[in-house]
Amino acid sequence: MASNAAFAEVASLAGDPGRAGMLHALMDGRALTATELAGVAGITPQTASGHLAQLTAGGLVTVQQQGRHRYHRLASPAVARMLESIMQVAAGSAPKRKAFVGPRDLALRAARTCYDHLAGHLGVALADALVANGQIELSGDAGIVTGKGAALFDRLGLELDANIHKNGSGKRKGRMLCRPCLDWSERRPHLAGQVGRALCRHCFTAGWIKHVDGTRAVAVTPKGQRNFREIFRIEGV
Amino acid sequence: MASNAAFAEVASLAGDPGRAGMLHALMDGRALTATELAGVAGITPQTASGHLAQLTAGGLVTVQQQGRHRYHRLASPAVARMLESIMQVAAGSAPKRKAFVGPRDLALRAARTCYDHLAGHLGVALADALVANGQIELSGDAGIVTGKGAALFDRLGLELDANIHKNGSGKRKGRMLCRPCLDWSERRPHLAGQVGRALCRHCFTAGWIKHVDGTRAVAVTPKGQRNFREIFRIEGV
DNA sequence: GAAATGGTTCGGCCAAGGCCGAAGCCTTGC
DNA sequence: GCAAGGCTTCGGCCTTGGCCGAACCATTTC
Repeated sequence: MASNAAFAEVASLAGDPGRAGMLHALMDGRALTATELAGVAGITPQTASGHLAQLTAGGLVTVQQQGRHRYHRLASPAVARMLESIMQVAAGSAPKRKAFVGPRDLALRAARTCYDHLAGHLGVALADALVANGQIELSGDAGIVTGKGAALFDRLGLELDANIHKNGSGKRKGRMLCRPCLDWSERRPHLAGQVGRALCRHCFTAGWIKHVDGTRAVAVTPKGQRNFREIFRIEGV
Repeated sequence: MASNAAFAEVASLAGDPGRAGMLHALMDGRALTATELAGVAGITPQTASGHLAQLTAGGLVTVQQQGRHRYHRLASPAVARMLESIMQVAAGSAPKRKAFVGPRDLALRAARTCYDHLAGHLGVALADALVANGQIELSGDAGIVTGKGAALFDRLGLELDANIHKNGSGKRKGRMLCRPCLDWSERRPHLAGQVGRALCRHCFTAGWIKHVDGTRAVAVTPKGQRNFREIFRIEGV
């Protein structure tokens, strides 16, 4: 089979601890330099450089030169979804040693970005709240935004494209759909897809949440607390 | 990060050519013996045995003893989705050498099973037809079955569960949703999720398609040709 | 019970590849 | 121009892990 070699190549690229750490760090969608990535992966810059060269050659990562820095980011949403799905399988297969979860892990479990949307306890709570308030409906396969939900998103000023792909001949207005994404820490779905992305962006721009240090973890601001409670009826996130 | 090691382990399990070949073969959802898998992966049985032990230990594969045979299958739909997503990235990153595609590749591109649903040219044509006939609507994130579609599936006798997860307190009738899955050979979406699964099953039980030899490739029977034309208005698959 | 067949375990060989120190390249800043 | 900092390339070390031959175990069949 022709595609088999490429498959193994991609998978093995993600299968090295050093590279896995770097990909993990890139999962929040931001662009990082080789040295930063070396730091999070616990390897020297020259080793990281080699790995990054492989990742870019394999099409998982793209680089962008800027001055004397080279910024690396995930090459596409497809790569992010792939990493997501691997994390899901990994989470399912390793329920071992809950022995010690460090503070960083705790922060990540509370709230984090997952490429372009929110995950962790906050992400799941948000999805739950939208379902409970009748603003979205979720099944295991997909989700749909209800009229109430569309109104809410409109009120918040989210830019959502309700267009649906039509076979040939142009587009047509249709229902807004969203993608559920099983959370590896909570084992419950959170919101991904265009709705998840738009919502996440809005939370940042509105100042409801902000990144912790330079990690994927996010913290809810007092303003966010208030708005999550008033708008979504979420308590104590 | 605690989960990082598990991530790398899972990814590297899929990253070996031998194991990748076996996983690839298991993608149609059937259970195969170690020797059969050794054959498709081009390795000796004892090597395959070792690999399979790793795969089961890693939670990607489950075994089922039956007489002197041990049947191996993918451990969960999550694993299948993971493999799917890796294939997608691999297909995107390796547009090299379209040089020579063997006859087996051609058959796979025409029609194949993808864990529990249909893919390849047939799968995409089916999805296109359903969209064109107004029976489903697809966006990049998700899909929805229209009233017309529900009527069709009902007429075909598909067992579909229209229940939607509600937050707490029981379930509620809702819209039937489905998951689009980007086809790695066609680069266009086909139908996955519960709708894709039910449709695929029906095609087999109704005798519209059948497996070629012992591969993932499927062939359309004359009866299938007729029904695809009459019911879905698909010509010449 | 002996032969056959599917499957696994053991041991040793070997290539692939990760790792880092040292050195070199390139851009920026003084 | 010179120094500093980000990054890569090179060379050599060393572990990891895939691979197969051979022997071993288990189930079925005659």
